[in-house]
Amino acid sequence: MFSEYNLRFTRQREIILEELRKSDWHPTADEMYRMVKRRLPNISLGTVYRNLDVLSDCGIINKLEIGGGQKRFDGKAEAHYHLVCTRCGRIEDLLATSIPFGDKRLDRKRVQDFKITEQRVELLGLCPRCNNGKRRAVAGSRGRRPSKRGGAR
Amino acid sequence: MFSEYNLRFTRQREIILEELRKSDWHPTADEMYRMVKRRLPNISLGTVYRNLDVLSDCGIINKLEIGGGQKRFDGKAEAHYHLVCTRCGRIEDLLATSIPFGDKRLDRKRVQDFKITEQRVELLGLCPRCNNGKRRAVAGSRGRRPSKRGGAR
DNA sequence: GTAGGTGCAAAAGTTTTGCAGGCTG
DNA sequence: CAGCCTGCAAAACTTTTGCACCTAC
Repeated sequence: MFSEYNLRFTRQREIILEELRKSDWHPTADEMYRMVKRRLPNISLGTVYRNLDVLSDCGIINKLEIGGGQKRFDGKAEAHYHLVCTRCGRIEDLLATSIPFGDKRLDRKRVQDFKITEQRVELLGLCPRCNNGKRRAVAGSRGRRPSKRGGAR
Repeated sequence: MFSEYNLRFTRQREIILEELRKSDWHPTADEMYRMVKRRLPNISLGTVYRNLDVLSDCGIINKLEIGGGQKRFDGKAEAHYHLVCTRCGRIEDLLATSIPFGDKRLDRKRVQDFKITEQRVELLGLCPRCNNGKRRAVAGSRGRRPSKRGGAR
């Protein structure tokens, strides 16, 4: 499971992934820490951060950067469609196959229960400059973010 | 201009908005600070943060929460469609009217120059629970984020 | 004149990291 | 048994805030 990504199997890593997948919402790193701590009382917050990072770098989980100061995590790597409540912060998944635009193929029930005021669409990939460069995407992991902090100028 | 939102006109606010609109990319708060400081050497970082917050709360500008530890700001409030380079962090606007899916009405030139590896769609609004509550969206400002930090449980 | 805005500095909150020791493959 | 991983704690960063003073309306 982990080995195909050159990750070692550790109890911490296993349980972090398990708890994330078990949860029915999109926890922050710190919520994950509290969840996992119930089963592994000695785990450290740093380990949780490191694992969530590694797992999302490998595409096993997904890191959400929506609303609020903290990032949230999604155990399902494929679902990149979300309903976000701007009042309570709740984030619901939409089926990845449904395109929530254009009135057709809507996941109507879910979407219509929400009162939607804003849409955001981000297409991520490589810009022409980066794509033409000699460097290629690192094998075995999806494109990484720029430098850990800061990002582009 | 500002008065319709019950905001006072100050030189700081004016110049922050001016510099943001003048810029051809999506600066972080700290980049804004450096840009504005060239014209108002005494301005403080806190003022920049406060104004970017107020302006985006009013919907005059747009706060982007994409890739990286820092939020970025967009002088055009309407454009919620972006091309994001995962390598260099560059963020380009897409025309708000173009729907970058389904092969039609694409902003083809722009989109095809990018090598897109991932799509993110977020629909923001009020979930059923929040929408049914007695409280309504605050008049004169678009829905606010939950509490400043933390967000939902 | 007053409420809102500003500058400064400290505080708060989140995420990363150095290090010494432990465990997986 | 080498190298990855962990726990701990400190550091690094980003964003918010209290306070005293200032200024737009």
